[in-house]
Parts: sequence; structure tokens; C-alpha cells
Amino acid sequence: MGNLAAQVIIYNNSSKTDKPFTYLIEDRMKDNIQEGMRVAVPFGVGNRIIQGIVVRIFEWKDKTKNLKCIADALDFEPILSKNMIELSLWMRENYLCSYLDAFHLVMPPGDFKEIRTVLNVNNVSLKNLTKEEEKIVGYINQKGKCYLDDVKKFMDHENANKIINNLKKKNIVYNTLEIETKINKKLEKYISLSSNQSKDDILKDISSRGKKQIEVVNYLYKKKGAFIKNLMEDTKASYQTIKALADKGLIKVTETEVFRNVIKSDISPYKRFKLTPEQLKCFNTILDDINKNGSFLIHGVTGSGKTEIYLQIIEEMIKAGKDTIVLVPEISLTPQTIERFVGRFGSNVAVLHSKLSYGERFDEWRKIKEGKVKIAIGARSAVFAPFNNLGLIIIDEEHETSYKSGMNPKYSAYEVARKRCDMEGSSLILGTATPSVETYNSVLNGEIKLFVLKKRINNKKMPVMDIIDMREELNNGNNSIFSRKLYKEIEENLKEGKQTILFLNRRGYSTFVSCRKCGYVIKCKSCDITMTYHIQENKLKCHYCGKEMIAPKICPKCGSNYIKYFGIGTQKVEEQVKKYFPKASVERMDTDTVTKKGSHERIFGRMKRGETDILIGTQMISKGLDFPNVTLVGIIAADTSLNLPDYRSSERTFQLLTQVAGRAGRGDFEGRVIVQTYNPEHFSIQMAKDYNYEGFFDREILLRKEFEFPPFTNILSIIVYGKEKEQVINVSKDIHSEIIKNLELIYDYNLIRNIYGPNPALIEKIKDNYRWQILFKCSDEDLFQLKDIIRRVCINNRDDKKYRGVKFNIDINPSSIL
DNA sequence: AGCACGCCGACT
DNA sequence: GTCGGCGTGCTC
Repeated sequence: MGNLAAQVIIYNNSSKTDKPFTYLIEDRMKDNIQEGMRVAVPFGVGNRIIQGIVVRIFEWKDKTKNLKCIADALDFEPILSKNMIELSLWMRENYLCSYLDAFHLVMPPGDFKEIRTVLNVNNVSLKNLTKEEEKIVGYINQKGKCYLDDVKKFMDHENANKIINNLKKKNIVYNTLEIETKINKKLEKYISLSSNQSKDDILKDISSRGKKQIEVVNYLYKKKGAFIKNLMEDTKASYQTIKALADKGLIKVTETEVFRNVIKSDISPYKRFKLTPEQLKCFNTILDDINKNGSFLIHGVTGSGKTEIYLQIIEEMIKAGKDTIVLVPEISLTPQTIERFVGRFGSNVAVLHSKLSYGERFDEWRKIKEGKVKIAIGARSAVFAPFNNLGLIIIDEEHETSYKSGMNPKYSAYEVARKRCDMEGSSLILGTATPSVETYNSVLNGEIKLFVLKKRINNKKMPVMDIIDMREELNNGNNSIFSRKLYKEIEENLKEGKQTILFLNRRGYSTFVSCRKCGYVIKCKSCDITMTYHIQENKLKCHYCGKEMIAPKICPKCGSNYIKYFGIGTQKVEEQVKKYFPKASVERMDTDTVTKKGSHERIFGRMKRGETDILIGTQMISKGLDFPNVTLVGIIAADTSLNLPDYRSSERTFQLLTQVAGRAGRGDFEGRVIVQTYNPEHFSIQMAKDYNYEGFFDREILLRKEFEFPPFTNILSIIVYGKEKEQVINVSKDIHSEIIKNLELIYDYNLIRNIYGPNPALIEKIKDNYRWQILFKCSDEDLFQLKDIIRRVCINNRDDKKYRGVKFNIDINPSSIL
């Protein structure tokens, strides 16, 4: 009879141990160990016990080889399904990363060593227990809640797993997962009315001059209670007001634990809309094919109601008992988006995003794993939501580059979603106003089914876009950052009490600082990047490494005082707006103003209530915002993205213009968009002006074909980086020739003519690391072979002495080749 | 990554 | 003669 053996990925972050190790499963453990479980195994000469995850169990017939045995199971149920294991293995292959990196994504958030199994006793009659069982139940009952490892330690019995498992089968004991967090319980003051009297009875104790106090009481009466923070925010009451009420004994203050509840409890239901004929057709057609494992693209102009279609399809999924994953870009994972899903589906939704703590993320993960929710909404990584009955994945704003991960594994959420759908037989819906060139090409190839929504809800018109040639402004003596037209429009908008959004994709005040005498440009000492001036702190900052320095008054090189600030950022826009429109209330939204938790919400809140006249922002405000009173959008400089030396820069520009324009005219009034540019004749700008996606695509696809760029080829980038410039250059040359040698030896010469470099990367130094790049262009058929060689040259040898001190950054189809 | 082994110089 | 430096190599 053959023994069972398990392949285990060891939790040990070293490239040398990053491979499956085989362990025997003793007979007594046979029932307790399954694929996808964490186990403890003896490792190395000292047989120290470390953790690992079982990825495969198979019959072991070879009696000659002496294997070690798995020491213990750490889980009762697999924490990974077979599909998730397969997905991880696929990612390792596809994205040239380590096993551990790949598994890390599908595992519960946080450090998996910190996840512990908790045992609880069910409230059932405890008859016919063996002595051992009684001992365990007694122990758990006495402790209330206890960790599996503690129970095992207490029992000190070699069949501990079996005994506990039996108790589980008898439904006496059940287990849950818990993560140890360093985050302390958070206490906050919670305010509620102290009596149940009617509102008038309470109010009679307040003098009619206590306007704020009355307001607070009204608020509390309506809400039943609120955290002091929210109360003060919503009613604008001061702390004194609340204290006065407390002193009168009308309200009571309690310290309440703020629960790790990601979803605000006061989200009001999101009304169900009747679908327009256009939406309905899309909805019905997708629904007909929803079980056929297909891909769909909803190409709808901004404001055409894609979200409502998603929501109603999800309703159908729930009816069919299936789970849905909704992916949105991180920046549009705003309260607005979440409110729509939670408002419609309530506690059936789990939310995952980067602002959550590990503890919070873990709770959401568990809700999904345990089947407590049917919908998961989140950024890129939510594609790994551990549903067991996945029916649908929706990727909203499909074109967004944030769907490509910048960390290992450098996966594309689209590719992973497609793979998951194939494994689980689910469908994939992509939605966007500006499809990526790759996606639209797949539509034309018949791989993705297309739906077009041409009309905005209620037949609102798309805002009219005006292209302003800034060269002409200059010729006419206007050297301010506003064209005359934009200035006039802002002025008018203010007069009419409408809101304005000004967009500029650069934060800071000035983008570079230079000496007019000697021409010296101040660069970061650690990066090959000009420093950006930030006016509030009077500092120069490096946007790559974060280094800061006091803004110099004299040139660090020649000592002259002709220091000049060039290039505009959002801070300068803010300053200029305040200068020209002193009466307007202005707000700026960029990474510098939204670092604090909740600042997003506060800025949106003021915007929504109409307290902000002009909102200035970066990328952050280009997505998903829906403020009906915004009628004017000004794009300060459309050229920022256009001039980047990247093959995607035209596509980016078209997308950005279209998306930002979509923020205007969402309410009852028509919107206007002013685009300022030095390249008014560029086709991305011209096509964006007419909202002509097909026109843009036709032009762009020709260029891609002509110059051999995706989707006609794959791009593989290797960046060699390290602190020693010479070594980086030598290693990249070495790698390059090594790869060529291998290609000549084994494969096709054709691949070789598509290798570029090694060259210094566009930004040659970041955070004190020199960076050299090798680029490959390669067809789908050759990609596998190329990856194989790169794995051997760069990954398997990466601990080689000659590569000490340098690292490799390997990216397949990177979102940009900069 | 950890951990043991081993080969060398410096010390009671 | 032994202690500890770190360079090297292995982990089912």
C-alpha cells in the first residue's frame, strides 16, 4: 500500500527554498491534511518547525527516499480552494514570480503566520463523550474561547487532531479563524439622548437662544445617536454646545468601541432605477449568456448608467445563488461608489481596499470565505476574493492602469479575472467609456462581446469641449495659466452659483526649480528627477523617494540669487484661482491633501453640499465623481500626459480628457469643458473633443501595428537595479548576452532582433538605485520560451555571487515602459 | 531565510 | 589548546 505525500510550499522567504518540498503524511494524519491547508513541518538539519502550505497530495510509492513527515495540521478546513491553488501556480508561471509571492495574494490578508484557528464549543448536549473528548470540551469551556495550538499543547496527545476532528463532526466543537492584530481597540465618545421623551419635551429645557443646541437635539432625535466626531461634523456644533447639553443632562456620553466595520452604517438605500431601452437591451443580452463563461464589454459614455446595469445583473446573480466580484480602480473606490453597492445590497457586500488595516481586511476576507456575503467590491486585489460559487466578475473602468500590479507578482487583474472565470465557469463584464486599445482589439477579434451605450441617462448631452491653443494665448500677451476663455467661463459660473472642477495632473507648486544664471536644475540627490516646490512648507520635494529640502534662496551651484520656479502644479493653480477669484471658495484635492483618513469624505461632503465653488485636483478627481451642480470643467494642461515617451501616451490622453470631461453636466444643466493645450491638432485631443472613440482607435491601432506595440506583440521588461552604477551596467550586459546565448542555443533567432538595450532606464536613478533596462518584444507563441530562459538566467541564478547587490525587476506587459 | 559546518586567527 | 569570526552550502 502506498503512502500519501504532500507537496508543501515553505514559508521561508528565500529564493533557494522557493520550491515545493515533499513530506510524507503519516496514517494518523491522513484525514486531517488536505490541499490548501497550512501545516507545520520540520525543516533543515535542526528540524526546526516552520509553516507551509499544502499544494498537492499524491500517492508516494518510492520507498528508497527518506522523507520527513508533516508534523501537524494548522487548519481544519483548507484556507485555499483547489482553484485558488491552481490560480497561484498559474500566476507563478505567468508572471515569473516566486511561489510565496503568488500564494501571498490568495491567502488571507496579513502575515499568514499570525492567523490562528480558534475553537469554540457549540451549545448542544454533551452525551457519550470519551474521556479525552470531555477533557477538551472542559478545557475550551473553561477558557471561553481558545486557540487550537493551546488545546493541542494542553492535550499533549499524538492523535490530538483526530480527537478534535471527531468533536467537530459531532457538531460539538466548531472553529473560526482569527488574526492577531497589534491594533488596539478604539474607543470613541458616543452621544445619545438621555431620555425617551418626545422631542418637544426635551426642547423646552433649551433656551430659544440655543440654536445650535436645538439643532443637535434634532439631529440626535433623528439619528438616535452618533459618534461625537460625526455629530460635530454634521451639525457644525462646537464641543461647548455638546458639553452644555451634557451638563443639563439632556444627552449622555458613552465610550463605545469603534468596530472594525468597514462599511458605514448610515448609508441610505440606493434607489433602483428603471433601465432605459438601451440599458435594458444590454442587460437582457448579457443575462441570456451569463452562464456561458463569456466576456462582455459595456462601452458606455460617462453617465450612461453602467453601474445600474451592474447592480441589476448582480441582483440576478444573487437570485441564482451566485457570487460576484466587482473591481473598481483604487481612486474611484470612493464613498460614492461604495454607497451605491452597499445602499442596494446592504450587508451582502464586503469592501476591500488599501486604506483598510490588516485586521479590517481580514474580517472582510473571512466574510467572503465563510459565505456571509455574496458581493465583494474592491480594487485590483479583490479579484482574489475567496468565493466558492463565483458567477461573475465585473471590472469597471476597465482601461485603468491600476489593474496592473506594480509589485510581485506583477499580475494584470484582467488576466487573472479571465483565468478565474475560466476555472469557475463564470462570466466577465468590462465597463468603460474609453476601452483600452487591447480590449477593443479583442472585441474586433470576436473574443469579447460588445455593447454600446450612446446616451446619457435622461438624454443629457455630453458637455461641449472647447480646445484652446495656449500658444495663441501667449501670442496675444496672456501668460497667465488661464486662457481668456477659461477665465471668462469660471467667472460666469461663479456668478450663476454653479460649481467648477479644474484638473491638472501634477501636484506641488512648481515642477522644477532652476538657476537663470548658470542653468542649474535642482535634482534629487537620490533620484534622477527634478524636485518639486511645495509652497506651504516652502520645501522642495522629490515625488519618487520623498526626500525634502528647504527651498534655496541662492543657487547651490553658482551662488547667484536668480532662482526661478518653472512649471505649474495644483498648488499654483490654487494660488492663482484665489488671486483672480478671491470671493470663490476653493478646495484642492491631491495626494497632499487627502493623506488623513476621511479627508476624501470631507472634501466630497463640502462639494456635495455646494460649499465649494471650485475644486482643483489631479487624477483623483477624474473618476466616478457625480456632482450634479458641476457645469464647468477646465483642463489646465492636456499635454502633460501627451508628451511622455511611452507608447500609451496618446491612449492615456484620450482617456483622461474623456473621463474628466464626463464630470461636467451630470445634473439638470448642460456642462462645458475647456481644454488648454499646446498641441491642439493632436489626434487624441481632436477625437476626444468629438467623443469619437472609434475614430481614436482606428488611428491608434495603425500606429501600434506600424511600430509593433501591444496588442500586436508582448513587451517584456527587465530592469536591473542596484547601488553601484558600474555593477548595474555590467550585470545588465551580462544578463543580456546570457539570454542571447540561450536563445541562439535553444530557440529561434527571430526573437533576438526584438531585444532592445541594455540602456539606462528613462529615470536612471531612483532612491539611490541605478536602473538599466532590457526590453523584449515577443509574440504570444514565443513568450513561453522567452520566459523560460529569463527564469533560468535571472531568477534561478539570482543568488549567484556575481549578481550580489543587484536586483531584477521583471515585468510582462508593463502598464508603461518608463 | 536560518542554521551548521569548517577553516582561520587571537586569546586564557 | 579553544573560542568565535564569517564564508559556504543545504534544506523534502
